[in-house]
Amino acid sequence: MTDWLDDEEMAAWRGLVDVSAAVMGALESELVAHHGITTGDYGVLARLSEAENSSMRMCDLASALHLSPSGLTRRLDGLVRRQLVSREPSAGDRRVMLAVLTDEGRAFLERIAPLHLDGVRRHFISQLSRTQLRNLSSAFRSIERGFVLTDSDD
Amino acid sequence: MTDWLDDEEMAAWRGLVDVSAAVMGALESELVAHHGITTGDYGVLARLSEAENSSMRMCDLASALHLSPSGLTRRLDGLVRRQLVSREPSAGDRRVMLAVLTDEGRAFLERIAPLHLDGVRRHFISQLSRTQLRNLSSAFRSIERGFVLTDSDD
DNA sequence: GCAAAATAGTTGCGGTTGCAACCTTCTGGT
DNA sequence: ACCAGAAGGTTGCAACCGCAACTATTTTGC
Repeated sequence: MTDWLDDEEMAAWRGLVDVSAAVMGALESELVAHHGITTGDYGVLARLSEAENSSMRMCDLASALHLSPSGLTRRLDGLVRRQLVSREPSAGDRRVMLAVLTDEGRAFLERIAPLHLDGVRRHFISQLSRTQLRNLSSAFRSIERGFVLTDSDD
Repeated sequence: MTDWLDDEEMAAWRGLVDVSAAVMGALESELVAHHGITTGDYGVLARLSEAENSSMRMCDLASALHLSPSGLTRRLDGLVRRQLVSREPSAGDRRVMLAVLTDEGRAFLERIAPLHLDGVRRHFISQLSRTQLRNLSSAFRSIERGFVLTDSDD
């Protein structure tokens, strides 16, 4: 029978939960207060800006953002209404809809990205030494590796 | 002018976002599928079980769970309806409402805790060496320290 | 070739969350 | 003692999210 987590295990687990909530919450507040955009919307713009032709298929974008298909559809509705993103049918596959970053969207992103990056540095990166940063990445990679090998769980 | 994150910084940042989403999502799915309870409800029961007299003030519980006051009120409504938790006025301060774990609540928690702990081990802890676990805790502590020192941001 | 299954996306619906407004109770300054 | 302000909790409201159901297109099996 599985027993309780020991102190080190508990500290790491609670740390993950608390730190991710605190950092993401702080970034959300700052982004909303200063530029009236949520981190969810920011994430869409940022991902599209990194993609080939500033466009991605809806399903790929959804999984990159940890969002359900319906969630992304509604989120994109808002961004399209604000003319930051446009929808375009794909040439090769008529099922797919491409989300495309508009010129206004790119301009907007480039205007607000510095604030967001500053927040990531201030709340997260600048609190860590280079060694800690590398250790953190290594630990995260180990965990992600565990997921791709055992994604047939229920 | 703040410029982009370098590769190591980006890996650590994306790692935090992706790992916390993946681990918490997996635990949520397993808990709902096997026992019909969300991680939010589980968190309430777990926190109460660790507290003095199995009870906590609403506001303390809310901040421990990263939840707004109204969010906790509604969440508690469901748990009270299922008789896993009860509300009791505090003796000393008549503004305060205490959330108290009932006997049924404790029994239920003790029945489902092994599954949840197993999930935490399987998806998170067992993927890491003891050294990685300690490094992770140390990094998280550094980040939390940065928050308590600068919580007067906007 | 064509029917069955898989894939992409949208919509209806219910549940969850946070913010603002509100009421009650406590605390502190005078 | 009293009044202003802070603190604890709940409710109305709107936004968000995921699941299930549905349509449309593509791929697969025979």
